[in-house]
Amino acid sequence: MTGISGGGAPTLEMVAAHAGVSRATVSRVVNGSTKVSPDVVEAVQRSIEELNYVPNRAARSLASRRTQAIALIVPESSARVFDDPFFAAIVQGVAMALSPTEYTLTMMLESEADPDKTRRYLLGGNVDGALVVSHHTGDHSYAHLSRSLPLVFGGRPLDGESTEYTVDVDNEHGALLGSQHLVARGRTRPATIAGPQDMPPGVDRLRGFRRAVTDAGLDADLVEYGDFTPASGAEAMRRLLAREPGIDGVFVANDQMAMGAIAVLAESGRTVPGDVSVVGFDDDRYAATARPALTTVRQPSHEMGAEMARKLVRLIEGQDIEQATVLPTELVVRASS
Amino acid sequence: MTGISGGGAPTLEMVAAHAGVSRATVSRVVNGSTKVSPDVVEAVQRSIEELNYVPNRAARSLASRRTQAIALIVPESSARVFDDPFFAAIVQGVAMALSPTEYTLTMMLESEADPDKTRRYLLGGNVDGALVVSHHTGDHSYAHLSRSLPLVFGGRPLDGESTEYTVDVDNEHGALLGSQHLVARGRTRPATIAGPQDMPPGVDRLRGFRRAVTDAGLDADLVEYGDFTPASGAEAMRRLLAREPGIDGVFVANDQMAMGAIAVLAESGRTVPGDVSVVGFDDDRYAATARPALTTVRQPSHEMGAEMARKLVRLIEGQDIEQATVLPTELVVRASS
DNA sequence: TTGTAGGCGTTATCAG
DNA sequence: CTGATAACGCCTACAA
Repeated sequence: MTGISGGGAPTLEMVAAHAGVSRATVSRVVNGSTKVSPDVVEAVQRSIEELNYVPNRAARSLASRRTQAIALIVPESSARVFDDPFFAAIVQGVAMALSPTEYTLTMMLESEADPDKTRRYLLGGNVDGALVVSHHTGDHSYAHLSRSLPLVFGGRPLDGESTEYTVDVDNEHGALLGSQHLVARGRTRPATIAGPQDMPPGVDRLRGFRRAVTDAGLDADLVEYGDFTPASGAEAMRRLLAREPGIDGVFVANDQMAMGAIAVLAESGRTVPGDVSVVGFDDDRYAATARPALTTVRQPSHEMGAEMARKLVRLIEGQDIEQATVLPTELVVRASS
Repeated sequence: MTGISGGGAPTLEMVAAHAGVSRATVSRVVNGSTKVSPDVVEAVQRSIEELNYVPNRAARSLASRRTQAIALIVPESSARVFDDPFFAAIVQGVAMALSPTEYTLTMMLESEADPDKTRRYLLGGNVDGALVVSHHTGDHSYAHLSRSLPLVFGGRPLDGESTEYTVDVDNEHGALLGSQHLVARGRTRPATIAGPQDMPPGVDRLRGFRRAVTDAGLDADLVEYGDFTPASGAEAMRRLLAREPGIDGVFVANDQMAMGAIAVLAESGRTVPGDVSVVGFDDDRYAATARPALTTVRQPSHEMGAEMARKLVRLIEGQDIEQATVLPTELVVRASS
């Protein structure tokens, strides 16, 4: 009980009364305007403290036409988005980058039932901008929205050029590094387990492999596909072995599939890296303790999320930013190669 | 251009004008009031369609004093929250359960820099309720907030009783099942790699192990601790082996540590399950394709998130709900035991 | 069933 | 530097 009212949360008006100034002044103090005399600032702050005042966001955004919120749009279709350590890392990166700012993170799973819901939400002035994680799907169907709303995409679009703001990982170069490493290890019959070809990372990593192998004067014909799950990696490895038992190296488009592949290799009586060298991609949390420890290409997933967030914030605040930023990858050599 | 105004998003007022009714009526239609004549409803809906009207959330919540938003509070301290497949699954469960509702999900990482930020946010009327994932930390320090805000906790508090609403997994019983399975397999020198004892799941799973083993008339002295990461599992296994080379079974408090443990077992020349049976906990996505495939206790992480969300929504809407719900676990027998 | 009018808590525009 | 005074877009008695 403050004596003024017993009700709910204290309002700016109550603070004004308490401090003996106008609402406008309190607002100025709250928003850090410099044009307020020091003593008034202090008095107001004391009142705020005393009343435990917290500005009401709804009122604020109604009046200011800004929400201080950004949305993270994720394709629900792949219901396993969160199973994917890569995606999880992105979310974390975004959240951490936003943590010290005034922006709030709203997660939006695309509703398959009502696919338009997301669009309406974005257009309804609920957020100041949005992050679209299209890394896996390459789906830039939200692109047209960027005329009405600041948007930053994770991953390049599936079909070539775009004028959108994007943050991506250098998948092709990473794959190149990983595959060259196989060659450097003296492998002459390298194969690859590629990702889905309707996802940019799947396409780019396969391209990197092909380039490395053909550049070395070897055949790049041993290609099988998986869907980034351990099980699919195992199956792809079986198909590969059936096609060419003499395989002596395999570049796998992600660590999860690599784990599956290694299991099959062992099952077949082959040793890793004795008979076959294996290189993965991601450097997920299992890679280092796998048996054998997995040689892999590390991608900065966490950093990707953080960079997307930073970029969006700058975009919202009218600063100029480069259109596409590509984050580097790095080869991590361990025991499997 | 509608002819009315060239500006930004259409407002309720514009719809009213377009449809030739009052704002109040449009509001009623938008909010699904039954007391509007069918033809008017239709006319208004047509106008909404035509103008592409989307209600402004800020205005709505300012007027209605509800935000249609709920927060998911996660402890940033464990910066690796998202690395944890269990946690990731929870987030997904929450998001999916909320997807068909009108509620929006706001993710809040607790800021270590400004720990009070979260509290202020919650109290600032920014959300209608909050979910607190304390599964790992057992931290119910937000409990006192439940007087001012509907709150649902994931995981029981570390210290015994609480009057909060919680959703938890039956960790102890799951551990009991997993450990009994070891005994049923004829193992007489079972050990366990437990989780941190400042986390309820760590405590509960260890208790389950102890109960199973002592009930079978065996010694429950072989206990080492890890922090749920693969690396810590490996280390704990080494310590265990150093203490008692004759170990023939090990119940590990989660799959990630189990993977680490299996690697060490193999390294030491032991076969799994020939020499040592291994049982994990979680049934994460690597379990099935691990080598050997991991016998483990499946916990419904995804369902836990979904249940938390459903519970909170019911709480917010004034329906009555049971205080604590405990989700069952299930033993999944595979090759490692 | 429909319309009128006031208010939700802030910000922003102007004077002073 | 400070204070009135409109908006901001919607909801909700209350009246008709």
